[in-house]
Parts: sequence; structure tokens; C-alpha cells
Amino acid sequence: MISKACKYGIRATVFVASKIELGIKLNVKEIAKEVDAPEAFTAKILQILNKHRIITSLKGPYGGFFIDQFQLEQPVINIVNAIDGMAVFRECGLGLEQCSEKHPCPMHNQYKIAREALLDAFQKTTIGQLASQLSDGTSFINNMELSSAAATD
Amino acid sequence: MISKACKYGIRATVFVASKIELGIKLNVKEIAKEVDAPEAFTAKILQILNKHRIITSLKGPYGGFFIDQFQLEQPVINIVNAIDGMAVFRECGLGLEQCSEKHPCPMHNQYKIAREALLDAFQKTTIGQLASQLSDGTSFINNMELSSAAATD
DNA sequence: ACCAAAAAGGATAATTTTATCTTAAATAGA
DNA sequence: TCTATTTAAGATAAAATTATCCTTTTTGGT
Repeated sequence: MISKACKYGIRATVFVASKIELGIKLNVKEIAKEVDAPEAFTAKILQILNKHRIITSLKGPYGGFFIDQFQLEQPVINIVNAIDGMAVFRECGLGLEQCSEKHPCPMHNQYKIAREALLDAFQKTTIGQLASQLSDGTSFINNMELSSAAATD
Repeated sequence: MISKACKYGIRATVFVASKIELGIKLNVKEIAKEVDAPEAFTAKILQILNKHRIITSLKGPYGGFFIDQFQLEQPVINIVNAIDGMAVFRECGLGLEQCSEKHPCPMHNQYKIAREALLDAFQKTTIGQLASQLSDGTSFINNMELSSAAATD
């Protein structure tokens, strides 16, 4: 669906965003831990996010990652775009280059609905919205640790 | 979204299915060519499809791959399940193990809609339906070769 | 000016997915 | 029974993705 890197990226961004009230900067180690992603890999992803101005970073002591108010308004699709690109939302369900609205592959119409629902989900959800859904005290990882079930139901 | 292997698998199956009227068997080479997939890799995928009784194979001279009438009734999800498994349709949009209906991650509800739309597309489309959308003379690859555009629109 | 802390950047490694190659098994026909 | 053809199976390779490590740059505090 979307890459692991991208999921880490969304989680990291949302976590950083959730701390905006505190006015603190978070370092890679803290973020990686809370977000349950490998540290060095998380660092790479945070780099990308910073370059795309999804989040902001500051080097040096007392440095780290944080997010600005205006960045909370950004839709989650911006993160997906920064890490995975937009190809998934254009690609044919059968992987055919030739498939288009005018020359649709046999699955085109069915698949299109799903693809657009996914795009929609990422487009109309903002980083701020996700962040605000995190109950403040605990991390969004710890939020859920009571359950061992997957997202099936 | 779904793997390349799985897309090859769907294409191959649909192509084989589209020949049911002719009562012929197709060999790997023909299938791979028409479906625009690497030959040896296609062979592996056809093997899997045969094991899962999506299609049927026969060894030896005059052997090859074909599909039976009853197999046309199968939903495309069976192919996805055979090759990729069903995990995509259960997984959390943020990749969180802990995410569930009771303890949803911040993206849960939005993502669920898209995930279910995708599942739906694969579940309610049968192999026969896709095959019948292929205009008979040409392959479904060649069908579309007039266009160079992707499936964006 | 120097030191320590933190991100940035580059190189490398591990894993997974995609792809190929080679040999074995099955089977139809001569 | 032998041969040719075709899939099955196993081993290996290539490419892409995920992950780690090491060095450089930036910067705040002393």
C-alpha cells in the first residue's frame, strides 16, 4: 500500500506534532523509540521530512525536531508524497502502463474507487488532526498497548 | 498496494481465462509475452496459481495452462490471497500492530474506508468478469496500446 | 576558541522482492 | 520404449527496500 518508510514518517510526524504545545524539540532517539522504528532509519526519514518542510530541524545542542503551527495544516498526503511519491495514486491496479480512462484495463473502474478513497483519506486528513487525536500524556504507541488485536475489525 | 508478482498473476489469469472459449492450453512463453512479464518469473507465479487451483496446468507436450468454467466464478481476491496473502486488508494504515477497532490509531477510520474499498473491488469482481471485458481478437495489452497515458484520469 | 550535542550526509550491510538458470518430473506421440 | 515438450522445483542472482555505521557540519554553552 504505502512503504514502511512512509508509515514511519507519518508516525514520526504525528508524534512530533503532538508535542507542539510543549514547545520542545525532540531528538531522533526519542522519536524513533516512541514511534517504534529503527533509529538510524528514522534519522534518514526525518531528514527527508525536514527537506520537504513537513517538520523542522535544528542542529547542535538543544537542537532536534519540531513542528510549526502552519505545518499542522498540511495534509498527510504531503508526507506520502515526500517519501513514496504520488505514483500509487496514479498506477493501474494491474500495473499496466497503457491503462487510462480512455483505454481502461479490465479492473480500471473498480480499482479507481479504492485508489481514490485512499488518496482522499490522505488528502483530507491534516497532520494537526492526527496529532490532536493523540491523548496527550502517553505516546500513541502506548495509547493502544492494551489491545493485542490487529486492525481487522 | 499489491505486489508486482500479484499484478502479473492477475494479468496472467485473466489472459488465460479470456481463452476459455477456444479450449486451448497456453504455455508460459505465450502468457508471459502477452502479459508483459518476465518469463521465468511468470512460470513461478503460474505454479502458485495452479497450486491454489486458480488455473490448471498440464505437463508434457500439448500441455500448458488453462482455466475451467467453475474457476471463472472465483473472485479476484483469490489471486491476491494466493500470491500476497490477505495481510494488506487487515494492516493498520500506520503499520501499528496495536491498532484495532477498540484502540484505533489516529488514521484508523479514514484508512479503513480505503482498505475496504480495495477489498471490495477484489472481492466482488470475478475472473470471468475481467476476462469477458477483453475484446476477443487482441490481447488486453494490445487493446490499449493506442494510448500512452497512465491511469491518472 | 573549544567542547559537546545534535542533525546531515555518505558508505555499507541486511533483508525482501523480483528475476533467472538449471535440472527433474510428467506426458503425448512415434 | 524413446524422444521431445512442457510444467515443477530448486538454486542462484539482481534489484529494491530497509537498516546500520561512520564522518562531517552546525551550533549552543563554556
